[in-house]
Amino acid sequence: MPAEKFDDIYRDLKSKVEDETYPAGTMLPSEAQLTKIYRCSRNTVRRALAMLAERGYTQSIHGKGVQVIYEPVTRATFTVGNIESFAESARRNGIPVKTAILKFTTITIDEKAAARTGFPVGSECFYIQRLRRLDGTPVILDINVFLKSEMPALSEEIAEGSIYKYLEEDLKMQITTSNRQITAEKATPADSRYLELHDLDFVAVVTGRTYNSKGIQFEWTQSRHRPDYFVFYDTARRKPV
Amino acid sequence: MPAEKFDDIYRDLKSKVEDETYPAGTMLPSEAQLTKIYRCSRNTVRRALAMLAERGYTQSIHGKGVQVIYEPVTRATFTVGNIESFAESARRNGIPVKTAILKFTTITIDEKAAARTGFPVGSECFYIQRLRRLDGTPVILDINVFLKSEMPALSEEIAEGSIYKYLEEDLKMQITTSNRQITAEKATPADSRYLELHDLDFVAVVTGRTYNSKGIQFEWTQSRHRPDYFVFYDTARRKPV
DNA sequence: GCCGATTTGTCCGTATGTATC
DNA sequence: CGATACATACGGACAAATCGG
Repeated sequence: MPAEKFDDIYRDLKSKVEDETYPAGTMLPSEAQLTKIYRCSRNTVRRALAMLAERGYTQSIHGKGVQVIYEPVTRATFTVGNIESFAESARRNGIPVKTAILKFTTITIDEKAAARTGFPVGSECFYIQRLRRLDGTPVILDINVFLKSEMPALSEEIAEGSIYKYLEEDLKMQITTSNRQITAEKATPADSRYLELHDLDFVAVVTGRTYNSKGIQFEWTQSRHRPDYFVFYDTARRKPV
Repeated sequence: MPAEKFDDIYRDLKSKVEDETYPAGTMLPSEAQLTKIYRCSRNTVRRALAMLAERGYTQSIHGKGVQVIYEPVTRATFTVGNIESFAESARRNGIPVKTAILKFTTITIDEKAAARTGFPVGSECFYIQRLRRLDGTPVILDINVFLKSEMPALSEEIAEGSIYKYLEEDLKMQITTSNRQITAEKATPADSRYLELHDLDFVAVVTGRTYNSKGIQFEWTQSRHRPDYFVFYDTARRKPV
């Protein structure tokens, strides 16, 4: 990866917003100034600014400038936002993580499963259930269905760590898009037992399909979260419907 | 609105994906072909394609083409995805909607409220609680705090309909960015009573701040949803961290 | 209220790199 | 290897919004 210019600029500006070099409420330097700072064309600056705005860090105001609207997050919780695996997110937060495998089998997709997961009928898949613990506390019950043809050698040992890391680093698979749904659901007996819900009887559920750079949907996943450890962040912009 | 080119192209492609003129799994015409179809530059086509990908309709595959990955949604639920007011969303789904005002007062922001809502200490605000019914069923308990200086004439009559419609059409305010958090929480007594939760005892909560085109945060809002009527859709892309 | 400077928004044409087939 | 397709980057032109004088 050669490190693209727009991405460097984006990351630099993002860090300067996060560490409050550019505090919330203030204006970033103008596009013209930024082209001088980063020695690049205005289009490249604009691309970095578009990414900041997309992710809720800034807001461009026509004729005025680019305003910082980012507010640092205070809650000490496990956040879901980008496509980020559990292991990655935990490491980023500096929290020790442990994964227990509850089930590891192969299945063949029937019609009902096809409608649910998006895999074609007859596909051979791995079916994996895992319990993720954060600093000892069980927080997510993970159900993954992976398309076997994309990763024939997946094993329990790999599943104990980060499957995403295996796919990207060892198989050189490039993970790109993910469509997800978030719902709140009544806890199942399995939820209660594994997540140690006690008096709580509901979970936050993230269900999604993931695609790789070949355009193949290789994963269907459902993560059932302990509600007291779940926050999902989102930024929306109104104009382009 | 002059109808920008990239937006026209985006909407046209989006509708052709939704009505399966370009079915899921197939490739869109190449960028070069699209420049001929829409008689515009490649940059403009690429901007429309970037919007499609951002919203989960397509995925670009380097050296191959742009693949359609959109799957039409079948579930008949109330969806949250863009900045869309309750009234707008309901109308879009063709469902009759009724709003009851539970509380309508003005408050002055103290330190505690400032930390929570993001408004400066001392701001004069409207505090509104509303119960939204979909086809007779209570589905959302809405709490809004609006900055009074941005909408001095807001009234109960307006709040019974769509406040967003009032802000945009009458006050010509342009609503742009919104940062939101989604959590699942134990139901409060008020939740249970108003949302008629019966045996359910939890709600899906969407909390957020909304900004207008002047860069002013004019709203803090919390929507407490009946879980059986709540789905949140999201698309994430991995590459740009 | 108007004018001019500044700033963001839209669009174009072109060049070069890189992945796929 | 060549043709095709997407990715990055540059520079320029004009429009539209904001703000100060």
